[in-house]
Amino acid sequence: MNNAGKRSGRPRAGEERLSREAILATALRIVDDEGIDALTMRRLAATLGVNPMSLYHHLPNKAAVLAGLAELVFAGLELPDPGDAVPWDEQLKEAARAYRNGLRAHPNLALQVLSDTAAVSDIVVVTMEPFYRALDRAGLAARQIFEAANTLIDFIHGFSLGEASVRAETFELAPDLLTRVRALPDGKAPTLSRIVEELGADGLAYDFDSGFESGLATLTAGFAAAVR
Amino acid sequence: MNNAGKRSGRPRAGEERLSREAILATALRIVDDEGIDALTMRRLAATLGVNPMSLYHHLPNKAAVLAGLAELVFAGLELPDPGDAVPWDEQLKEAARAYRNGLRAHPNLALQVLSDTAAVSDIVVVTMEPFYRALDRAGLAARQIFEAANTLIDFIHGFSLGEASVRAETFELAPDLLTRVRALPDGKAPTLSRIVEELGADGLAYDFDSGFESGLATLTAGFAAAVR
DNA sequence: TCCTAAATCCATACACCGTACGATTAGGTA
DNA sequence: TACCTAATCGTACGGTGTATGGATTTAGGA
Repeated sequence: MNNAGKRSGRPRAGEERLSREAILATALRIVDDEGIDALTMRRLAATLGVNPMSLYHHLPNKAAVLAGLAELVFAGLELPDPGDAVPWDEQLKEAARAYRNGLRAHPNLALQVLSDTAAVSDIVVVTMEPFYRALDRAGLAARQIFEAANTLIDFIHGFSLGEASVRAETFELAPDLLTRVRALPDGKAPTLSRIVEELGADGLAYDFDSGFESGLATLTAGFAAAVR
Repeated sequence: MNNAGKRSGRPRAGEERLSREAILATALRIVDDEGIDALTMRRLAATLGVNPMSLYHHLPNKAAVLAGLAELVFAGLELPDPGDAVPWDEQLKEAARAYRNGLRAHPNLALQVLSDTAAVSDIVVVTMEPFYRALDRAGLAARQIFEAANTLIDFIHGFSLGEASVRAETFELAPDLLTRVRALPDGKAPTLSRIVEELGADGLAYDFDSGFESGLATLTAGFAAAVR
């Protein structure tokens, strides 16, 4: 039973081949490279050069692997805080951009991450401080800060979900939208029709970056209005 | 081979047991009752009293079943349009509430629905007219209407995702948040700590309805600010 | 030094999954 | 009648997550 190189039994101290961290790191690579469906326990074990069942010594089941990945994504997320050097709304936007970018770093995990309640509420506690700081500087009351931060987070989540879903399928919005709106029965959507015709294919070209900025501008304006 | 009752081969006229619609309706019931994981082709077939392979005559594969469900959820969605009888912002809010409610009707499908690009862009074209109408009345330019509607949709999506995820796990935010924030090392999140202490457990009690309204208020205020 | 307990990994096996392939039966049309 | 097509079913294959239990090796105390 001399499986060349393979060793069985308890490893020497500090020589474990497997660890929760190593497993999760490899899982993250697989998901990033080949998508969430490519992540199976067998595949994961094979990539680590190990028997599938060995994984279960470090993680109770596959759900734990996925939860660990969500945790990992959030852990690699640090919101910058330019602090009082810039206006509060710029401070808020800067933190929001960083949050979006953190989610974008692993698009194949977006769905998993955003629907992982534990991970999300973790980040609310641990990482969102710059949000609260900025909203505090804006002059909002405690309750308002809390609600404003939630609103901002929900926007970023919704935006990121759309961004991740689309990236996974590479579609073209503009031309599609134009032809589809034109195909609608007359009077079905008059305002949309007018807008679409007014903008034309060029004007409709959607850009995620400017869409995100537009959302941030709306939200900060809305927060500012709540101060008065 | 006399499987009592079961018959093979083409059914007699008017005796078809299956149709795309019947399959999807049953699938929706399973998902609503027992969650998305309970939906398997075998389970679906069994519930319909049919051989698993029969499903494939009406739908090409399981992905098509899921896409069909997303489609179905959106199909049962009609945004009300109170029209010029109310201020534009109330018109917008009313449509947004209806959209949220439509998504809430099938929480176990939220993730599937929100990440189905085709279904989402369908609804943008077909059902969002009240959004565009209201934003038009507010006095926004074509491009602004387009962007504002997207921002609003992203917010609703993010909010609904959170709402659906939480409902699936029934958690308690408030007490948890209080103890967790207190457990943080000193100075780690000063603003959050201050807010949490100021609000107390009662003040922190989170209510989805008022959270949603708060978001709507912020967004409409933000849109209004863009007019000037 | 010896012995026991714990740690780590592995082999086997099971139930379930989606679905490819082909057979079976009835309707519709020529 | 003969044929084609629609709808359903039976069987089977490769893949999945993971329960169980055993093999091997080290750590640590007596």
